[in-house]
Amino acid sequence: MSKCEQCIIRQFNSLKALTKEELVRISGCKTSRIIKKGEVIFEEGDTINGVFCVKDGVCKLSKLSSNGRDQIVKLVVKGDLLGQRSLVGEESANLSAVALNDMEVCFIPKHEIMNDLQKNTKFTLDMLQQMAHDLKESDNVIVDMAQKSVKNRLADVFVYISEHFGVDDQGFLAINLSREDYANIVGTATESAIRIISQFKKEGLISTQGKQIKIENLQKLKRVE
Amino acid sequence: MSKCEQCIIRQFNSLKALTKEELVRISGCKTSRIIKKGEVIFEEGDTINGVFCVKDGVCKLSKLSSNGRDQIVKLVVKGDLLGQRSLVGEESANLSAVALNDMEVCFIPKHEIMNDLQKNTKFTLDMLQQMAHDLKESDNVIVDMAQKSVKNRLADVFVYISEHFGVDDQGFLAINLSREDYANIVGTATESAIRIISQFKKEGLISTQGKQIKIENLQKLKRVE
DNA sequence: ATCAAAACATGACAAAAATCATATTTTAAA
DNA sequence: TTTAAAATATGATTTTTGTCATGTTTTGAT
Repeated sequence: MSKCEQCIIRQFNSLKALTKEELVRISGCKTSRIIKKGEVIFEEGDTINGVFCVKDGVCKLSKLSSNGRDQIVKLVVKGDLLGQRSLVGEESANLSAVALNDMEVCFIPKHEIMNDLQKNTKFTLDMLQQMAHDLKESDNVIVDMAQKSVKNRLADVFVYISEHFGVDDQGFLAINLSREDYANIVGTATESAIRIISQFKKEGLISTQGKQIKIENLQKLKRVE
Repeated sequence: MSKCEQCIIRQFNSLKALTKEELVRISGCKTSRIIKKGEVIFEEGDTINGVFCVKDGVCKLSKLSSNGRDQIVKLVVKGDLLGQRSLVGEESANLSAVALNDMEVCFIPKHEIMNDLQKNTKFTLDMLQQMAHDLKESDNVIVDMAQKSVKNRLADVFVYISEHFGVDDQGFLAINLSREDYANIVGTATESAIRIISQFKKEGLISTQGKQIKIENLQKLKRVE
């Protein structure tokens, strides 16, 4: 099994603040795992007892609303940590995590990393920084959800995905979400999302091939209201 | 000026994790301030350089959306810290803070408290815990914003306020928000908020006197969809 | 390759919410 | 206390979004 202290992924998250010795120790107790597309990593209410370090792939974090619909709150990508909140406090998971494509993750048990959280201030401060950033992002999402139209939000999602995940060799968005996933990100009915996608196609903002989406006019997409 | 080490307010926030010595030092450099209703504490984009400890009163944290409307993201109350995020990272404020009634706050300069953040792990962990909690709350707000109707969200706000701020001796909600504030919390047009308030009155869920609101049927209010 | 299930697409209609107009009431300043 | 401004209220209308129905395409298992 590969070793944490040699893993370049940790450069992208708070684990970079750990010392070599700490990494060696964690390396010894972590478990690596392949997760297939569509597989559930954990569910709302589960007790997680550790963090996942995402080595490859993407997953969605979502929560079931009282109206029976799933709301996707965040996309977690290669380099991110998953389930940090399980480290602070004893609460169970507030969100469900489901793989959007094949993933490779490492799981680090809580009891191993809690030591570092209590002794390595650099690590704790880095986590604090990360959470502060996430909190800011969340606040911005709240504002967008409350104030922007569904059409605007969906356009934003396409822009966001193209900028954060890039495109494949044919120019299609590098991750493929279902129309239902798109609807669950912007918080609308699946039919509404499909309808807006059709409209965007007619207006030349995007094109599609099957479920794949290609951005044809990024500037116009950014100006959708 | 009153002393932090004797102030009971700190029991409600992360400052409780500081030692007596740290508190004495902070007490020596903090400034106390009275803020009048409607006064701006800081604005989006401001550099804050410290945290406010709210000794009394309530303020709203809001952000101006691209459509020109203000979205209230959070209500900050007695006992809360305000502007924690300024402590981690150098970013300017993401939200504006405006007093909803007369307030009393203490301001602790960043450079004074940063020491503690780097040396007192208990304090840092407590802040981490607080942020983790805020993050969870934010995620829940996102879900509600995306999935619940305006009517449902407004009903939730009345329930939330009655449960977090209580009522005065005549039974009216203890904090008085304008109809516009209510609209800016749930993310709707002011007219829509007013219309729903009228409807709630007709249905006997609430009653009003001027801008004051009294909850008449909490159970029904909780069942609004 | 075949076939059923899932995902995508679109029309018709209903419901929710925004917008614009216009009173009325309340509040705060002169 | 008067009075103008701000906040509240409500009607009429339009726009946005959701729901239900139904057909088509795509996908994945056999």
